[in-house]
Amino acid sequence: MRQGGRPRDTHIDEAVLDAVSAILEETGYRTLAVEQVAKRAEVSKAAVYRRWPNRQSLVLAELRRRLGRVVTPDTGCTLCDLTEALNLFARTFTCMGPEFFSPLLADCSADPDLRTTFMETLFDPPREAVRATLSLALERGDLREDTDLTLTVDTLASLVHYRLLFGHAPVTEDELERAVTSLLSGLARDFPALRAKAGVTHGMA
Amino acid sequence: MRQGGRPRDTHIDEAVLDAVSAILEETGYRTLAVEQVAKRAEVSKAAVYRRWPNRQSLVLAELRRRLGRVVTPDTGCTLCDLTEALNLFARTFTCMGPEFFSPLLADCSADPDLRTTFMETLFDPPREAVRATLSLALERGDLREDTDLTLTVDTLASLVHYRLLFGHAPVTEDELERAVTSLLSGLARDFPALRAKAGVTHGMA
Amino acid sequence: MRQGGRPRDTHIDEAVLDAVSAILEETGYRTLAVEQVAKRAEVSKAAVYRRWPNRQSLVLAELRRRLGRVVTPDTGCTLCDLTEALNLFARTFTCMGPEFFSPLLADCSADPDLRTTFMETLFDPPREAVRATLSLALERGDLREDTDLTLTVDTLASLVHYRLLFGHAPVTEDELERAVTSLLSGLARDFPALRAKAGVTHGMA
Amino acid sequence: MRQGGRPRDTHIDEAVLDAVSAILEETGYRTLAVEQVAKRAEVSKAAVYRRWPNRQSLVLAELRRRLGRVVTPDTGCTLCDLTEALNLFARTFTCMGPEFFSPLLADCSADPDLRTTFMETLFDPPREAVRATLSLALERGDLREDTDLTLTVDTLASLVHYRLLFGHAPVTEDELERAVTSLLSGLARDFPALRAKAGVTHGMA
DNA sequence: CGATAAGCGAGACGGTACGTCAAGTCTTATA
DNA sequence: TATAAGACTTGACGTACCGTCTCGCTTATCG
Repeated sequence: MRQGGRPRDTHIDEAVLDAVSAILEETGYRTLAVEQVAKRAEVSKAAVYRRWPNRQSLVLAELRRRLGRVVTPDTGCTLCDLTEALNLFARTFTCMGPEFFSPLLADCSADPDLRTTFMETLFDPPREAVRATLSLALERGDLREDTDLTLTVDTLASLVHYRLLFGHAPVTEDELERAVTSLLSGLARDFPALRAKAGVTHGMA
Repeated sequence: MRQGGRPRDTHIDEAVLDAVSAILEETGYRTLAVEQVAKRAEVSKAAVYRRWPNRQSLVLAELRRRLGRVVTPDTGCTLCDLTEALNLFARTFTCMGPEFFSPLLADCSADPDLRTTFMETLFDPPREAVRATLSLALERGDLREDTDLTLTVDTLASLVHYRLLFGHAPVTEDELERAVTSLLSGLARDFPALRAKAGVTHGMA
Repeated sequence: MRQGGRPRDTHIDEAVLDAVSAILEETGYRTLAVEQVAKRAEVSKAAVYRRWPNRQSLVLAELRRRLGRVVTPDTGCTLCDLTEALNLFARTFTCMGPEFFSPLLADCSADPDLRTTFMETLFDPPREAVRATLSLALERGDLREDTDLTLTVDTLASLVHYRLLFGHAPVTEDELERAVTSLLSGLARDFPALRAKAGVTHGMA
Repeated sequence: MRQGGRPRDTHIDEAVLDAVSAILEETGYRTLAVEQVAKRAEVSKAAVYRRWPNRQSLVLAELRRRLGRVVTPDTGCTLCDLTEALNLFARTFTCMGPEFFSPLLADCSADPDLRTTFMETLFDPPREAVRATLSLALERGDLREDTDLTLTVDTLASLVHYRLLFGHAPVTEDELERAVTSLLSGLARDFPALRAKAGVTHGMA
């Protein structure tokens, strides 16, 4: 009862995830079948199901493996750090395979446990790096004190996700730098004037 | 042989989409099976397949139905217009069911035609409204001339999609207003200083 | 709702039972797998399961097919009729495959419905022929009036089953004739004497 | 290396057969899985397989345990002895669980060794008792000299098996007595007449 | 007494079959 | 020709046993 029994063969874990990886690469998420994974890994179906309860968990595990360590850049230069953080963020999802991310989320949404796992292992970690970078900038006094951190993280992260997901525009370093720049500098030619006008029209403070 | 034979029963189109709608609402995208749709609509499977070639098109049709007319606000107040445009954008996807959007895209991605249809019918129209709002503001001279329209549309649109998709934070009117505000005003306490510093550190222009 | 829909392809019923038959012949009951049956019949597994809910029913159906019409001999000669009836009985099970009979019963025993079907389709019909033959003999006045019909049917039928089942002794025409003869004539050299003795010893009436 | 090592725990043998027994009783032969047996006996699967090589042997062992000593009645009264022998025979299989007997045979049939074991341990012993009883009667001069012993053993034994196996009629003491009686006395009202008639019709000797 | 050899519980392993379900196509009879 | 009904092929699903195989531990007997 302790923890007896034959220990699991760790080569199998690896072989299975390798197979998942290969199939994801070759034919994508939709066609990934547990049976094929097992066959490709030269492993029995039971051995797979003993480790992961369903396809979703399987892909989740593989993507988590790809995620690896997420680092927070800290050079003292806010503009550079943010751009770099965003680049890392983008690279994370590029190398993870953005096209697996969304169907996986969709599949996970039905089952709360799965969804939680998804959020905790794939969604949160890369966001944390961006948030940490912003925190550093805030401490350094480079950002306005009323900055809403969550909103800002979302604004930056969502842009990457959005473009990767829909693929309607590229996610280059240059583009990301422009996005950071424009977010920091603001779009308005004369923001106080805009606000005043809005105040007149709408009673905004 | 133009249109001989029995004409299609238009009640069926409606009934089917209603069934799709109900199932999407109740159990989500993943569990939506054509067989169930047909049964629920009290219609034969063949009648469904005669109208739409597969599940994806079926959901696509239902979401397009929900999309309706997209309007561009134009009050002369940039701050108000943008906030309103974003609210409309959010409402569009809220009522369309944000959780169906991304898995549908994922499913459509395999087939280029389907993907194109997806982009043209569901992705572009609501974006156009935001873009038009921004164009008006630009013409009005309220935005900096070097504003990258596509990047800005993406920044705003992505935020909405992102939050709806992952559900980690709310998409209220208030939140959107703050997002617009911060985008227009900029986050930097002293942007030129940041840029100078970056220039020294990294050789940025 | 009436009875519309595509009618079942009767070739499939045949092909499946043929496949069952072939497999039973070649490798026996235990190895008969629905999947193999389907493959051999060049038919989908679903088509099989649409017709029969499980392996047992499948074999049941095939054996019933083999059973065919059971006839009652009636020549006026009791000795001959009975021998012939028993030969028919034996041939029925020989050609049906006696080795499938008992494991099938075993498999059916768990499920009451299945068991009933088994009894009604495989067990009762051949017995009826023997019983009918005995009835004729009784009417003819060839048998003692106190003959227990059920007991006699069982005595004859069981012998056949027993030998076929355990295979420890042959079931030839000759053997059956001797069995019928000995049953009709009795084994005792002097039955009344035996009975008297038993009465003395044990108080039997 | 003769007999070094830890000796087998004899409680396990018992516990396993008890579990087999219980499962046979409760859900029958088909559902008897070694895994379940082990679990129920609170014993490891390996411990079971160390003792018996497969399910069949397992059940075989349990039934052999139930068989116990088979005795041959010898009171000098043929009618009584035979009835008693048959009662013993019936009781043997009743307490052994008749419904496990035939499917077990079926399962054993694939493997010749297993089949031999089956016949030698379960089939022959109770038959021997009946045969011995008949032999005594024959020596005593109570049976006709041309009595075919094997055929008679089969006739009696098969009746019991048949009824127990198919369960379509009871196997009471009373029924068995009537069977013995009718077998000894014969069914024919006038056997010579029947034979003569058959001789005329069929040329039977 | 310590080495050796086997027994033991736990459970992983490769297989094989199970019975279910959905996708998308096809076939009939009816309207 | 559209329709409802439902059969059809295909192929994945997740489950359950089979009989074998470690693993780390326990328990006898032998040298």
